[in-house]
Amino acid sequence: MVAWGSAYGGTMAGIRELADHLHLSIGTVSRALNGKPDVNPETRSRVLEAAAALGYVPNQSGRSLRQGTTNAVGFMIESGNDVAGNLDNFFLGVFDGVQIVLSRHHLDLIVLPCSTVEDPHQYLQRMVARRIADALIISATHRKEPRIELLQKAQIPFISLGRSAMPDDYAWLDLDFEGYALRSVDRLVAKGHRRIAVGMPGNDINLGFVFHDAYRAALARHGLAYDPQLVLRAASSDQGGYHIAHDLLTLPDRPTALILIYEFMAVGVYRRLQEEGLAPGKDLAIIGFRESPLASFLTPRLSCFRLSLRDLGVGLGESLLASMPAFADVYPRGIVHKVWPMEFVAGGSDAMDVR
Amino acid sequence: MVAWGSAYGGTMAGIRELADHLHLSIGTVSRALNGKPDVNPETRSRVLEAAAALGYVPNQSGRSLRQGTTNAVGFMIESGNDVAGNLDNFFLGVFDGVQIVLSRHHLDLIVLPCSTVEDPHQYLQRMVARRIADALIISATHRKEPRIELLQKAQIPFISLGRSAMPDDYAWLDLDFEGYALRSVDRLVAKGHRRIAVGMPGNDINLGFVFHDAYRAALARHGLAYDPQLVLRAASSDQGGYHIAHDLLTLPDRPTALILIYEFMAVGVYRRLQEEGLAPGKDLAIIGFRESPLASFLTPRLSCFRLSLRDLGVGLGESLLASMPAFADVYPRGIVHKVWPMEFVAGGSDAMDVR
DNA sequence: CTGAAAGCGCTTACAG
DNA sequence: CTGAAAGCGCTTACAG
Repeated sequence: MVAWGSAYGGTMAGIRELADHLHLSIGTVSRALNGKPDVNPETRSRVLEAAAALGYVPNQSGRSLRQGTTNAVGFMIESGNDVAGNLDNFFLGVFDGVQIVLSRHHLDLIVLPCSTVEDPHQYLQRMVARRIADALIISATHRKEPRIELLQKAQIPFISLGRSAMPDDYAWLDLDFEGYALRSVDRLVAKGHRRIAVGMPGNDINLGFVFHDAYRAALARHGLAYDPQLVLRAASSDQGGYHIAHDLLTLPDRPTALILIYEFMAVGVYRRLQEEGLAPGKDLAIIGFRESPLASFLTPRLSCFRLSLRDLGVGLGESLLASMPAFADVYPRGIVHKVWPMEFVAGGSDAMDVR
Repeated sequence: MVAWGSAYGGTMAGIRELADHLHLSIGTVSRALNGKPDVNPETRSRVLEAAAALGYVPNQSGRSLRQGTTNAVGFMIESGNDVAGNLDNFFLGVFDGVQIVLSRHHLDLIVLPCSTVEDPHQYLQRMVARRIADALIISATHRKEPRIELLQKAQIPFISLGRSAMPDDYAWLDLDFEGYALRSVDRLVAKGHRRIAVGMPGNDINLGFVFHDAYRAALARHGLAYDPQLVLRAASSDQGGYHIAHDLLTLPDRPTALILIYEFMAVGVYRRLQEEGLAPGKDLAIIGFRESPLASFLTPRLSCFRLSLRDLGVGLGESLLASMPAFADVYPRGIVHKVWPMEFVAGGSDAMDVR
């Protein structure tokens, strides 16, 4: 294995070389560099200058070992699950927001992709054991989510992008799946729809349950019966959407509206409808989920909900810092539980009126 | 800042505790754990068992400091650039392949997203200085790419996903943009097209130049004149595609074919054509670039080229390891320069014949 | 205000 | 085969 430090061609020195060069002790150099008080201002500026000139940057392993701190935040994503097709630029936008917050405090964001072939819980356990980050963000939370227990036990500050069905004593941020279901049903009912189907994943991802329960509650509010047949389950992909549309078309007393939990599904729904000579927004009202480039290039445009990924990332970053003892005073929010609002964007896909 | 080690509720011990518990020295425990020879088999199994029981995992900072090794590979991506819309699941697929290779050697993949607000070169410099990984993968390479010089100077093993216009003394893997341009032009010419436009980014990303030069060479091979007006530049997004189509429609002696460097652009092209009552594949032949879910849900289907992201990731991982002294014997490939092949997938978008 | 020393958790020559 | 000791590069009480 290559030892970078020594192999760095002399351009990258350790604190020892820096101290020798300045005829100072490494302790003083360290204090000067880290902005500690009790350092002669003149000494400090000499140190800072020399550090810049020599390209000195402290070795993170040395710091980490001594301080028990990595100055990094980890963001675990799953690179190979069901949701993959949907991840698209979702996470890239969120990362950007998180980094805006972290950079204020000289923390780096490290993304930890859990591959298809590895169990998420085991993967996280390994990352925790490696002490790769001071705090963690997890996503794609399931109803029963052992990773939450793992992180609590390990006493690592963390926040979850997504709730679970577990005791609510951890920090989370989640998209407003209730609001999505409620407002979508309201809108469709107002247009006369009585048979409203939903398309959602068949797995244990928590958001499916939140969405389903809110959908059911919304129906009840309008005095509509809940029909299990109208809950169509498939993979969170365009393929899944295709299957959902296929199943929908075979239902007796065919539904006139469909609410999808992933906008990607809409692509397959459109395709299947077109195969039957049916038109989205005319023969079936469709509401997608999140506004993405996708929404605007489907014809008719997909009705969906808008949110700023960057703002979501900022919220996530700030809420995480609030749970870290070292930053809690700067972000005094306590344990954050926040449902992230979204704004409706009307397209033609649910324009039909069946009154 | 929280010290995980001590706060780990006693469940996660250090090597000291493990050694005490076994009445062994930490040296012996370390050797047993690391599979060194000269350890009594019985002792080794006792150590391994106890480690598993106590949930012991070596502190990575301690190891790194001692060994000068992190056992991690960093993959730098840009979370906010022009290409963002196009990144979609591209990188997620590639990560998966890279991890398959790395996991064989107990190396972890750490993704380093460079945010919109940070200069990529400075960002990489910081990551290098932190010694966050033993080797690095960079992407989105420009024609002039200072990051390559930085990594060479720092003597860090690395591979670039994408070439540059710099001296070719570093390892790279790149998609076959020449083959893409050549085969696309060949195909269109065979169908009678004489005015073939290209849509590409206006920035300094290297792939645009490779593509452009190959396009020009392909035209020459067919005795067709190169017309700078047919090189349409715009952002690598659906919006960019829209602008490209718009510009194309205003050209005198309108081109009959268009080759796009990003498949995402096709969405905007389709939209703009439809606005004019023109049909893709009938009034304008279009070839996208990479096959993605997008290709199949455009109507008509987008003609494009297929590649396995996972295989690409595997190739990337193995080529990187070949450049790392510690693994070069396992992957004896030397410095890899590899153009990644792609397979044509015919759609309806370039079906028209103008002979 | 500065220096000398301890120690973070490991691995690895070196003795025995 | 095992133990004792050095040392990786830092930070931080503790003296002075």
